[in-house]
Amino acid sequence: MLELAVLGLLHEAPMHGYELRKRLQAMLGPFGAYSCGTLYPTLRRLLRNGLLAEEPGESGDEAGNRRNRRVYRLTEQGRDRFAALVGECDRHACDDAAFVVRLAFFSRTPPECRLRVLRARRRRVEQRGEDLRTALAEQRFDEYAVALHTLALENSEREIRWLGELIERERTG
Amino acid sequence: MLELAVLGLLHEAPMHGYELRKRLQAMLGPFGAYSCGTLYPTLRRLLRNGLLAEEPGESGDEAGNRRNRRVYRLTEQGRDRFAALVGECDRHACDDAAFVVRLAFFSRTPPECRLRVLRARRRRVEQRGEDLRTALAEQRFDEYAVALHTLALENSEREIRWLGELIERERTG
DNA sequence: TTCGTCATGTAATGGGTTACATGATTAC
DNA sequence: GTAATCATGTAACCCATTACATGACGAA
Repeated sequence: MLELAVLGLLHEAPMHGYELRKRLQAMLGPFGAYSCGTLYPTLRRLLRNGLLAEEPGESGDEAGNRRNRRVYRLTEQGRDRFAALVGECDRHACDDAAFVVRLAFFSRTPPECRLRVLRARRRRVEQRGEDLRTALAEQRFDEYAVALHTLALENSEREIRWLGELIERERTG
Repeated sequence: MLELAVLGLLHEAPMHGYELRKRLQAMLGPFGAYSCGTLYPTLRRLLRNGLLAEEPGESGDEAGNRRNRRVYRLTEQGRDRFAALVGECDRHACDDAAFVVRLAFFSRTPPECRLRVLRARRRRVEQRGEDLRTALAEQRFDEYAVALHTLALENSEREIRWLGELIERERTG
């Protein structure tokens, strides 16, 4: 999750950790609100694994920028990894949070990939909707459980329509 | 989360782990789908801490029930703990998953507690809605990010109305 | 000079997962 | 007898959090 988001953001331009954190939060709202204790170790790990590289500049006394920052950029390997991650369609990749992050970087995703991801998500939400419907029909819930399931079912149906529009827009260009 | 759900289910009747797991899944859908590796150690922990007790029966050769099950029941301490947990209103208690579980056990929650929880959740969702609105207004998002934020905003507004109805129903009885 | 925010990091902990192992019971 | 499901558990790991520590820099 965080890995995908970091690679996605660095796809545009090199950045340091703190800025990544703010951009993430602005871009993904609560889905992208990672704490320092998560972000920084992740960056070091990606660096170790060769997906990121550290920009050398910054410590020189060039125009005002000699803060003690570490500026990271994406390597070729990192670019490949991003391409692989963003196109995944397995169960995990269709979770709420994971799907949101994928969608946020859709403009850097090849079109056929986008369609696959959208359709996989739709199947997932449809399944959830069916489960909710049968639960409502079979179980004898109290009023609160009924209210809960009803809201969730409406949300599912709304998202399915929303996905349908996105898919249609993809297909017509 | 799981702790609350377990205490809530055992509030009704003693049960063994496997049954708890199925009931959880039926009751809470994906929110209650805990794996064995989570559930069983949690039960042992609650037992150690005195919130649960093991029913002695079951190993005797009474009417067909001599499986190697461990049947748990709620102790007084466990009852108190459940009452404390279910009424919590802090940040965590208003998370999607946590709120769903609380609501699922609302029939075992005192009325004034229910109102507090519902209102806290509404404040939380309202805040989220505002954040989404300002993000949509300020940021220059690509079409996918706009679609994402729009759906999330509509969901927030729907849930706020839904919460309003529940709150009204509570107040009028 | 002090305060806020920028900036990076560590340590302990939490709360869950997967994969695996084991064995009893039921249904065919 | 064999397969499915019931039933419990362990070990290793993952991804995140909180709380804390440190220090540079800019503005009041």
